[in-house]
Amino acid sequence: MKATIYDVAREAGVSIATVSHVINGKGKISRERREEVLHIMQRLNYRPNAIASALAGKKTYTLGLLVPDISNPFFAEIARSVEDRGHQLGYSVVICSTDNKEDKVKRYVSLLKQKQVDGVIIGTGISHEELLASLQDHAIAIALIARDHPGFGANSVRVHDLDGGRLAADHLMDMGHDRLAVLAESERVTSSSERVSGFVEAAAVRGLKVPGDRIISCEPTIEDGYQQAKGMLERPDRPTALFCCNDLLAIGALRAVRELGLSIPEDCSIVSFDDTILASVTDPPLTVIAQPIEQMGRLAVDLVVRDLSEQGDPAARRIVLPPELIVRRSTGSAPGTLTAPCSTR
Amino acid sequence: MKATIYDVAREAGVSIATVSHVINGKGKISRERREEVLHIMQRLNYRPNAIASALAGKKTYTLGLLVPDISNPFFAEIARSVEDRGHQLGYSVVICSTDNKEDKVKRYVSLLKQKQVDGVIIGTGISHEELLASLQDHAIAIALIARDHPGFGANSVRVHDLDGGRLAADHLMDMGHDRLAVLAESERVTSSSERVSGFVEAAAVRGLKVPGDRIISCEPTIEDGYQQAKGMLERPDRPTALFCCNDLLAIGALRAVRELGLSIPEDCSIVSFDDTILASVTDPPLTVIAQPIEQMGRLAVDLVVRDLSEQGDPAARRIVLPPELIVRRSTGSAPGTLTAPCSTR
DNA sequence: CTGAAAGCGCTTACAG
DNA sequence: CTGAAAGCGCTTACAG
Repeated sequence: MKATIYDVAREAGVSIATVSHVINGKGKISRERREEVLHIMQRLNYRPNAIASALAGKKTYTLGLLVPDISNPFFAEIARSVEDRGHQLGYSVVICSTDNKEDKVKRYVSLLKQKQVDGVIIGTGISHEELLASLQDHAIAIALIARDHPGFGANSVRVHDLDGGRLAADHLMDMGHDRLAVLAESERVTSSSERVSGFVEAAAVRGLKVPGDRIISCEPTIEDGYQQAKGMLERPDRPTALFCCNDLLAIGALRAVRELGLSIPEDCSIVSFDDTILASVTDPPLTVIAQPIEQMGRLAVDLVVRDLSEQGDPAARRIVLPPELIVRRSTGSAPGTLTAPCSTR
Repeated sequence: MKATIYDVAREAGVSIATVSHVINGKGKISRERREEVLHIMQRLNYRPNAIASALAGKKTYTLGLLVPDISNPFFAEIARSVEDRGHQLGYSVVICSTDNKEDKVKRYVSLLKQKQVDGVIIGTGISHEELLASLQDHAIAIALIARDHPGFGANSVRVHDLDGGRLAADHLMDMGHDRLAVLAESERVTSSSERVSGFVEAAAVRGLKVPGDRIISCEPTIEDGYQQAKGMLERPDRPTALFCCNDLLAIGALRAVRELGLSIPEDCSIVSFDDTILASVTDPPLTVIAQPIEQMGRLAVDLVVRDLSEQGDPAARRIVLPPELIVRRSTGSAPGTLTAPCSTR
């Protein structure tokens, strides 16, 4: 049978309060007593029951991670960094794939409350602020990751999407492209619409216009990226460069370009966004605006844990990280341009 | 403040035992009382505290998922199916990425015990049976996934690796290949060595020998797949077909073939194993021996939950699922062969 | 420095 | 059909 605090107390000839104190390093315990107790704990292979200690007033040391889909490489990579940082700090993480469905989000949130998680990291769309607020009411710390909810006082960590869009446009224009098109996600996804804005704005700065009908909303899947890219490329006056708001769309686009018998980047350049493992595995590997995924996961955990340690609710922090352009082989000079090919890294 | 069972009992004018009974559908409660209580619970927005009920003797409804790395697409996909099935059945899942490191495995196992998870699904290498046994001692149900530990009485779900290797070899030989080579994982990974055995055996059946020096052990990374494939292809009398024991290795091999200026499948065919999203995203997409990932995750959860519901420990079940050959475009007739190209699906 | 006691929010025999 | 009471394994004032 598993040893309890009573067993340890009895063997050591002390009260359970004393054992508890040595476990938690609280109160003053004489050195000999402490060593004695520690020794017994070891002998009995005693591990405090986390359930009991949570009920008695300590934390559960569990975090929820809400994402659309853990099997999507972007979120899988986020999960890994959240898990690692959490584990370092003593927290376990429970995965919750919501498919961005309102009802799944609700079910998971309700479950996380019942399980009394200490905090939740949210990478999925949450349309109703009430949900977020209900978490906070339960004294559950939250941090949004790769999302933001402007106007709502919550921690968040994201990349500077606007700058990301700008980087993409500048890179393409530097290589002589002037017929640009964009594969975006739904306009409701703010990160995506920011990327598009940055892209359009940077183009405008150089006197280039990206017509509204060259900015397409897609489902964030390879299949829809393929379909929409195909439609786009079959138009007369087809674009020479495509900016795709995530790796899945870019892969779809890659396929479409190929299927039309065009080559990349000679006939059409593609810039992607995210830089998951997928981006480096395609042929050609994708030039991409990279999100600092590892860092984002780590910081999101840190924000949550900070809220847990400080008393009162500290003001929410919003962290915005710079995106990085990584040039691989899916972009090159515009057809008919003399620009030297960009060096790869 | 969050409502407790006491609040509900007071409002309803009954004892907490009665409230507990209606929550759990136990005992006989008159219909009116039940409805009254249910109504109050709703009005107070009452949700039972899962921590308390776990401590009082119920389950924690939490499962641990031990994998080498959640950001590896194979395990991310496994995680998704485990999560979905778990959620359906009322369980949450905690992720544990071990990097196959003995000490990380130990830490996580110890943590899962402290948190009193009901079961754990193990997709990571466990060298010491004691660890497994210690889990079972704590009345924690276990199921191995995509692994097996022959001789140890544990549930397991895996694909028929031997048959998978055979399928790969037959497919290649059907297309006229006779200079075969293999990129394997470490020999300690039984799933990989089974795949190799099946491959070698099927070749032998048709009088073909796969020399030992054409079976290379690799780290399961793209990089090492690349390195080893390159070495292999630079040998005189280079193979016309490569069997890679997972998608990562196959991607590395793809890269190596390309870099040597050879084309796929004209100069060299590649058969991969697993069929994660990566396999369909490369160019050309990979012909692969697919594991039924979704099914494996689901069944692993079912095995664990079955152990939890039955009393006594039911005999361990070992489920072996058939692999499936999915022909894509990384395989074709051997150079100089007249065999018609295989139809794709 | 140490311990007795109350309490966390439930479940489950048991008695009536 | 319903309730009083004990107990799950801890933590934390509080008293000494």
